[in-house]
Amino acid sequence: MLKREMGTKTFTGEFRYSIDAKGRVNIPAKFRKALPDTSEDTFVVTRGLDENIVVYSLDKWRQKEEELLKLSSIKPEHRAFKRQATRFATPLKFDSQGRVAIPINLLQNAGIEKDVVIIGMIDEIEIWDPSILERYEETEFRLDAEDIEAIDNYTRSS
Amino acid sequence: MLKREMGTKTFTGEFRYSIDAKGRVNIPAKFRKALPDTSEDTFVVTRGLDENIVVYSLDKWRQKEEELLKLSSIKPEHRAFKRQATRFATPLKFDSQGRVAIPINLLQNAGIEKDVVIIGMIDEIEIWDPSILERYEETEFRLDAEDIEAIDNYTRSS
DNA sequence: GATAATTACCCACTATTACCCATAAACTAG
DNA sequence: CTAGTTTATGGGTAATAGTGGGTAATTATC
Repeated sequence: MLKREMGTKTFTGEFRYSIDAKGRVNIPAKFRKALPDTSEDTFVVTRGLDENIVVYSLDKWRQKEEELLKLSSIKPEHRAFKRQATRFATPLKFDSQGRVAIPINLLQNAGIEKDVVIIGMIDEIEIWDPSILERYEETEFRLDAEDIEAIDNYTRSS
Repeated sequence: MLKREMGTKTFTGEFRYSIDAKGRVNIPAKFRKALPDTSEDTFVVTRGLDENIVVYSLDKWRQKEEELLKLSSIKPEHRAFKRQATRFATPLKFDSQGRVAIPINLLQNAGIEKDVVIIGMIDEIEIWDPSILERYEETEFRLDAEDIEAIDNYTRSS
């Protein structure tokens, strides 16, 4: 049987799950399959800039580490940046059923209690509390025509 | 049986412990496992540049020693720097339960009494007093959008 | 050199986590 | 439609992590 499951190695789509009594959350099978072998069944979860949790593949995280290691250990603002970036990062290997146990402090920070929405963001994944996501959609996420034009220019220029 | 437990050999995440009656602090199991064999169950603790304690793997410390040896023994400021970096460095082997006894002067300098926050910083570890860390977060560490962008560019360019 | 203080080395208990097996629902292939 | 497979979810059990404390060995003090 040939793996016809080629195609997308990126994370796309939206999924809804709930956290079980032991604090485990399922990672969509689609996303697990999109993980490169070098990521060793491991995702790295951390705080997002919004009220959510961000998930990277282990590969992607290693890349980020490389960058952070270039920072000066003398400059206070560099240390602060590095600290902020690594402090909440936790590598998680998913179990044989495809679940991970997300640290409580991350769940709390994202306001997650039971249900979650998992969103594919191409090279990373976001985990949201459903009602908080809804609130963001109604306010923070609103983009006007100007915003969109600015973004369009940005992607074309670089 | 080969340890296939590869994954991340770096220090990440945040942990909270307290110092027991005998002055011992736990080192997160995750960090102990991340130690290379050549570090012989030993961490080197020393003063941080912030009001905290910094912990290196024995390997990493040896590297730092190499660098310090390159300094001139004639130039006063080189001697001062070398002295400052070495004076408080103490190698500590953790016991069978994974704890180390940190020298009192380091604890005092970091304002640590009972509770500690241990933060993984990729290639080193920081130990903080919880309330001091909090204070730093609110003041010294505050990075505005400009700072962040500057640092981000820094890591990408080099 | 005797005694006190400190440190190193064990052993024990509890909560948490890792690892395994089970089941129901959803999906795929023929 | 049906049988086999995969996915999502639940739960049992063994191993590990974190914590406390006892005692012998070492070091310091007088």
